[in-house]
Formats: sequence, structure tokens, C-alpha cells
Amino acid sequence: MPRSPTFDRDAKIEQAMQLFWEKGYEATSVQDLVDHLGLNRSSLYNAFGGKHDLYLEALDRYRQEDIEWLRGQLQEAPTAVEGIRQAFVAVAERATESCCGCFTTNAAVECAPRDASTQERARESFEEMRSLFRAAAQRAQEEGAIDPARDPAALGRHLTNTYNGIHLTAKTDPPDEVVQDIVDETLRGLTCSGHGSTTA
Amino acid sequence: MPRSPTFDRDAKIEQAMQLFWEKGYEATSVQDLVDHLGLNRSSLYNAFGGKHDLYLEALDRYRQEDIEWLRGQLQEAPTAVEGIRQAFVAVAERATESCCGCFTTNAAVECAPRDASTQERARESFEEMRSLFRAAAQRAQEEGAIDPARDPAALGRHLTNTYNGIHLTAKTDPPDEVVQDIVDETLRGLTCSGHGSTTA
DNA sequence: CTGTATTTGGAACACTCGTTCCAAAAAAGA
DNA sequence: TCTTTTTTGGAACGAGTGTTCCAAATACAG
Repeated sequence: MPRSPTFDRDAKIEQAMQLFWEKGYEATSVQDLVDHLGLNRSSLYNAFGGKHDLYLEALDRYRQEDIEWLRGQLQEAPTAVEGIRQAFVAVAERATESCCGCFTTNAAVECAPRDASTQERARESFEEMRSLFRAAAQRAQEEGAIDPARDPAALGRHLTNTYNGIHLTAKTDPPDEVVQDIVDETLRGLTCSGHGSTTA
Repeated sequence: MPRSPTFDRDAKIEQAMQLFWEKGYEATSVQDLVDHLGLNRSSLYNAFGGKHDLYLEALDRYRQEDIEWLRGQLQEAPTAVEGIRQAFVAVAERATESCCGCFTTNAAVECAPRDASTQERARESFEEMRSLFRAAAQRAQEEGAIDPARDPAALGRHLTNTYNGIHLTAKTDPPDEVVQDIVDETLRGLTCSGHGSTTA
């Protein structure tokens, strides 16, 4: 009896993701969504509940795709260190190509302070990234590229921080030299013997 | 003949800075500003021109204060490396205390993609930070803590990236262990001999 | 004081915001 | 084909947006 929907819900979420990613939450109006998704207001509210709900669905879609992308970058390289380098370089390129950085990062900055559900999602994504980078660091230790005495969990946090920092750097600076220097110096710090004292 | 203004323009900019810092550009309405500054709409438009102009003035005020703060953190420490550590730790504390991170970083994420004047200001601030961190790296080399063969400009970029990354990390994670690990691993990467290869 | 220039208060502007509602259109089961 | 259930189109909602305008209040120069 029920009439079947004429649009692909998943495809619409993907389009909403693109829009929120590009313009952010506040600057994206429902009218923008109606225009960009080619969907009537009623259908939009019917299918997604409202602007905020749709935003969360779009963010979740991005987080899912993004973490898989990072996993691929880290694992498809011949060595763990090379995978880390590749992830840094690729994310910088992607950030300047799309010109809107990382959706999760943007959400963490714009919405997390006022919206607990966004903050929790960002926190969870960052934690997943740390897990991936920790695994990569561990693998690099097994491959003899990183001093096995170093704490892989701490390295995972450190690398994730650098990774997210690159999103910011790419916002204002083309990835010519700046990002290259960041990547080089970060990797040099990874693969050194680490005899220096780190406490005062 | 002219009647003198009854309010302190500088103080109002400071208050506007606090509000924009906390809520961001889009989420701060003119009504919010009127309430928070205790200023009439007319006076506000008279003195500052409009919301966007006031935002830029507030951002400039922040940038100015912030860069001086960082300069102090880096220079007041007994050694350069200790200054870098102190800057990292202090900025993480400050970011979680105020709960709204760094105004410049927030502006770079929220406004820079759509507003050229904001982007230029963020880029300029990041460049100033790189200059400060480069000087600190150079001083650390003179003090024998960092391998003099490394490029201080590249280190400045690297450290600024980590510094900005901490702003992001502090958005979602209290600075308990996460930031501490980031600081430790970054400094370990600085003060090592750096014999590892950084190219594939 | 008086006159004048400037700031102030507050209404009003046109517009957009996110959301709701209802009748018309359309698809699926009988 | 007819009925039923859901989607669709689009107007309408009240509230809020940034901005403008004008009269009333105010402080300074004479």
C-alpha cells in the first residue's frame, strides 16, 4: 500500500555531507539544502527530521568514509613509516583540493563547544585515528624503523595531533613547502634514536 | 562642539573579542553584541561600522595579544627547549580553561574559506608563529639541544603545526594525558640525533 | 546659558531563519 | 478501477537576522 520514496536516501546524505563540509553548520541554511539536494522541504523534514539531525547523519557518513580512507593510506604502503608519510601528504593534498579541510575537524571547532552530540562524535573519531596511528607506530617498531622503547600509544596521539594540525595548516597555506617540512620533521623525529632528554 | 563618547572603545573591542572567541562569527548575533557590550545598536554601528568590521577588529586584537603571549612563553624559559615545552603545555591549559580554543584557529576554520580578509589574517598569524618557533629552534641549536644540521625554518613550521594541532586536540580531550604525550613525543623528536632517513 | 554637533535610544526596515501544516499528486494492494 | 497510504509541492508561520533611520538626549564651545 505505501508509496515508495522516489529518491535515494543515501545519495541525499552524501550530498548533504558535501554541503555541510563546505559551508559548515551555521552558514548552511535549510534553503541551501533544499536547493542542493533537489528535495522538497517537506520531504527533507520527513526523511531526516530537521537540519540538526541531517547534519549529524552527514557527519557520521563522513567520519565513516574518512576513517576507512586513513586506514587504507596507512596499510597500503610497503612500510609503516612510508604509510604514515603517505597519509600526511595525501591528507594535505585532499585538504587543499577540496578547499574545506576535514569535516570532523571543522565540526569540532564550530559546533563541538555548543553541541554535545557533535563533540562526542569528534572525540570518538579522534580516538579511532589514534588507534590507527598507534597500530602503524607499532608496526614500524616491528620493522625496526622506530625505537621499540617508545610508547606506541603516545606516538599514536602525537601523530594524530600532527595529522589534525595539517588540516589547519592547509586552510591558509598551500601545501607547497610548509606541509612538506612538517612531514619531514615529524618523520625525522619518529625514526631517530631518541637519546635526548625530554624532561627538564 | 563635538560631544565625546561615553564608552571606552578599546574596552568594547576586548569584550567583543571575548564573545566572538567563544561563539564564533555566525553564531554571534548583533543582538548578542548589543547585550554583551552594553552598547546601543546605533553606537555600535557608529563606532565599528557593522558586525563584520567589528569581528575583524576583535580578531586583530586577539592576534596581537596572542602572539605576545607566545613570545613571552618562549623567551621567559631558561632554555629554548624548555620554552617550547612550556608554550605547548600552557596553550593546552589555556585552551581547555577558556573552553573555546584559539580565536585565530577558530576563525581560520569557520571564516577563512569564505572570507579573504580573515584568511589573510590567519595566514599572517601562522607565519608570525612560525617565525617565533624558528627563533626558538635556532636558539636550541646554539644551546646544543638540537642537531645544528636541521633546518630551523622547517622546525618552526613543524612546531607551529603541532602547536595548532593542540588547539584542536584540546577541543575534545581534556589535557590530562593526551596533550602530555604529544608534547613529550614532539620534544623527543626534536632533541634526538636524527640519524634516520626521512625519504623513501 | 545658548546653540550646535554628536551620540544615544528605540522603532522599523526588508529579509532570511528553521519549522509546520494542508491539500494535491502518486504509487501500491484490492 | 478504486481505495488507501505516503510523498510531494508550496504557502505560511513566528521569530530572528543585520542594518538603517530619525527624533530625543547630551556634552562641549561660545
